[in-house]
Amino acid sequence: MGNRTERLLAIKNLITNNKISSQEELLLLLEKMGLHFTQATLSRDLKFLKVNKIADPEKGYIYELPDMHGGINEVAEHYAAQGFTSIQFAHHLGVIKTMPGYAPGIAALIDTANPFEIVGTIAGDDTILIIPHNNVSERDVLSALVLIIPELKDKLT
Amino acid sequence: MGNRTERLLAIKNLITNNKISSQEELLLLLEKMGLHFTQATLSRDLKFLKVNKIADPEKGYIYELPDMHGGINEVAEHYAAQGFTSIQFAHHLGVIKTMPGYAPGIAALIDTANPFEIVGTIAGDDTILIIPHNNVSERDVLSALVLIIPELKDKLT
DNA sequence: TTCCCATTTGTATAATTATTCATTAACCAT
DNA sequence: ATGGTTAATGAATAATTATACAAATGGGAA
Repeated sequence: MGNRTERLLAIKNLITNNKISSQEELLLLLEKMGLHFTQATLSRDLKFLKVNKIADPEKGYIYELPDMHGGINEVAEHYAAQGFTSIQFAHHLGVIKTMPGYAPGIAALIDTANPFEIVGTIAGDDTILIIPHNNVSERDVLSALVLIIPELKDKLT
Repeated sequence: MGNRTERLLAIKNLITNNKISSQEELLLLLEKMGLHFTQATLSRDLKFLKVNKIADPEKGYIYELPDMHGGINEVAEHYAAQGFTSIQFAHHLGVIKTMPGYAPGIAALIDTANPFEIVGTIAGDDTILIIPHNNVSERDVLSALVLIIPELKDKLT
């Protein structure tokens, strides 16, 4: 259902952009966005998205998406952004063009992040085929890519 | 107290080497090792160590230490192991010798891992000063380093 | 059109974890 | 030796999360 996909995306965005310390708090934020469902459903969604609950000095605990930490990954992300040339969609599939030799590395980065929007990727030398999940729009895929490689934001406008 | 440090190290090692899905399960494993304390204390320890609880297809949920994922970090860890030459202790401080130019990168890797055994590091070009936490032995520091850079295990024997 | 199956979701509650409050112990200064 | 402070821990329970069970919905096949 489109509803579920919409909900999952909203959850990812809220967790990315806010420090949230409980499912109750997250439910309230989602309701403000017009999304209504129960704590049980949210618990299943967080499990599906493999969200972490981690200690935070400011709020006690906060939720985090997998691989949100900077550090070493920032190097890989920069490399990916450098090699990325363009993305287009055909028949709902995404086709990323890269500079020669960059495709495998960028595909590996996407695979490591394991976003629910993307079922899988196939990489050549300078091309990556992106296979979106059911009910996931082109815009959703682009959002997911920006979460993985923030520097792409400028290139996808 | 020595007890607390011992307990924290045991917790880290158990989580690193086992798939553990609840604090009750972890408590039982610790009791088998001769360490006895309550769930309340364990909860505080997991918070202190910033342990994640993450979804796992096999066990429902498992605990994970920060930065346990492979992927990109394995490259950095290999780089670090390659450049590491030796470690010695003086006045409880650890002094790591590296190949020229490697020290800053290795120190950054240690800092990113943020192990509770180590208060901080100071890196030159081919030397890293390791400042251990109170009540942390030289052996504890070596254990922490092996958790961060597993390939060091052979070099520290 | 009907039936079957799979998936999703809610309700209720079981399971699990986090924290308040109190106690104890260690350390340091006097 | 004593008193004060800080930290650690346990008991109890509050808070939070996960799931069993049932119901509803949608899709596909006959």
